Amino acid sequence: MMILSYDTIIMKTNTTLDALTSFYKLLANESRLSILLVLRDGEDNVAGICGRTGLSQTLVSHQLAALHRSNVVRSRKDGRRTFYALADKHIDIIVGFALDHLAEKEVHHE
Amino acid sequence: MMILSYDTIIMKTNTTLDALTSFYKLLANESRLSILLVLRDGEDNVAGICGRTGLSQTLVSHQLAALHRSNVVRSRKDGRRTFYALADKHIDIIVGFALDHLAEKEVHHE
DNA sequence: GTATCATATGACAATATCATCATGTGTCAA
DNA sequence: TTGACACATGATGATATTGTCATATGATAC
Repeated sequence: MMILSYDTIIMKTNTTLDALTSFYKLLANESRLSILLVLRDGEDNVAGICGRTGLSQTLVSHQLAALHRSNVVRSRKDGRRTFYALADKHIDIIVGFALDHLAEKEVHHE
Repeated sequence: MMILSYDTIIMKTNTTLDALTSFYKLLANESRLSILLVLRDGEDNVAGICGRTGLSQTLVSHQLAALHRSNVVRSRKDGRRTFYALADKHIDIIVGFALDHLAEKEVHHE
């Protein structure tokens, strides 16, 4: 991983900071994160995701739409069902890394 | 990195999802992210951070306080100055990884 | 066709988050 | 010991986000 300085990051695209913020905003919600964690175990359809997360159908659809708009998940239609999956391995790794980070904190602090 | 299933994650501590959400919420703000990106280049005091980010002193103090409460940054007093730094290498890596993720998206999509 | 299933979407009230203003606290210099 | 400097903090209005309700769409079964 190349380490760019803050100035470089900001100069380069001029929208990177904004994009990064938007990306994290997507992860910064219990419902969406719940959905993403479920999808880490593999593709699933809306009803399945509802079942596993305990969230309402409407909410799941709304949040999946948000995640899809930002290319965090991809969708595939099969008859009247829609199957969703993580868009790429990165998402998986990013979430996994944060989980590790928290697990370690748990050990180090209180 | 160990990959835990959603059910395991939720069962285990019952607060992990919450902790993960809180963690991402901290990153999901342009001002805070701006500060964290500056701190990736190394320790700095409040005035320095204000200068490099262009944010007001009050805002920077508020956001640093939030980041500090959650152990994302650590602080060190020197006279009437307070120096802040990333709490650990994890934060650095997590932010770096997300940046890489976005950079790759840029290439793949439009 | 029509009923039903699976999902999507618009509108909205409740709540949360943001950035600012005004001001407080602690430190150093004269 | 007074004033300026560096930073912290409480309160507040503006704005954004959240989850829900009602309803729409599209596919399958009958």
